[in-house]
Amino acid sequence: MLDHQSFVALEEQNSWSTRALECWSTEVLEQKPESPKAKPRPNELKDGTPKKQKQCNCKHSRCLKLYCECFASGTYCDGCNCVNCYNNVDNEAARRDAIEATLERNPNAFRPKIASSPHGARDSREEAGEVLMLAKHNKGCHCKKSGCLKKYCECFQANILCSENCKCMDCKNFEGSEERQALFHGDHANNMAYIQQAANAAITGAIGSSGYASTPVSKKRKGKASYLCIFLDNCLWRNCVG
DNA sequence: GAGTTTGAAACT
DNA sequence: CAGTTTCAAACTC
Ligand SMILES: [Zn+2]
Ligand SMILES: [Zn+2]
Ligand SMILES: [Zn+2]
Ligand SMILES: [Zn+2]
Ligand SMILES: [Zn+2]
Ligand SMILES: [Zn+2]
Repeated sequence: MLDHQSFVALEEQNSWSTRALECWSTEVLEQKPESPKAKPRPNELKDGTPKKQKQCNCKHSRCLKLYCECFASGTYCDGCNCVNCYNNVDNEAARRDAIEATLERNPNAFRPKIASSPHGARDSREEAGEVLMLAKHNKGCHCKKSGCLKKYCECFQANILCSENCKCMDCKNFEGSEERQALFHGDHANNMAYIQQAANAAITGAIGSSGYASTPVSKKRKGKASYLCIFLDNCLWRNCVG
């Protein structure tokens, strides 16, 4: 089982995907028709929130569709690798139109897709488990081939079980699922990514923005991956970057 | 890194 | 609403 130290170590990873699913977009949600000052300021990092913007790689959406994770999360592209990006201050007009159109299709488009667990504060032991059980994907997934045990599945990606909202086929992402259990208790190696993702998702979901003094263990490793493996040097996963 | 798979989002 | 297409990420090798 993961000890507290592992949790702390993982905090830095700060899963973007999970964040995108959960966070309320700041710029977009301003439902008020005309706030006197429509501040054109890019992703303000509200103090405390580490601006670990994961970069998108959009090429054909101009980052003005929900396909773009940046746009979907209500943030401007910043440091992304996108092509023809309009999700920036220089294209504020187009961006606003896109937001409007998106909201017209789905008024909840920029709201969290995951209904947070009713109550935080669990006993330390299985808080990950609790979060995992209680949260629900508002729309549910519609997976057909992933068994909802890969990150293709939004439920799995958010580290939550599939719910009655889901219309997935051959779902294995439910409590008591052997396959799912195998991911966490399996023979080590291959499932490392999932363990790490799950652990991290649980972390960000549980304490992500609730303010938990960060204890950076290490900055960027190998320049890229901001991952920090929970098993550190003892990891058996061949792809582990540390 | 290139190529494939996947399912949400978009479109018809 | 259902079927299809588009899209970018997740995944595989
Ligand atoms: Zn983008
Ligand atoms: Zn972006
Ligand atoms: Zn962009
Ligand atoms: Zn699913
Ligand atoms: Zn699901
Ligand atoms: Zn499922």
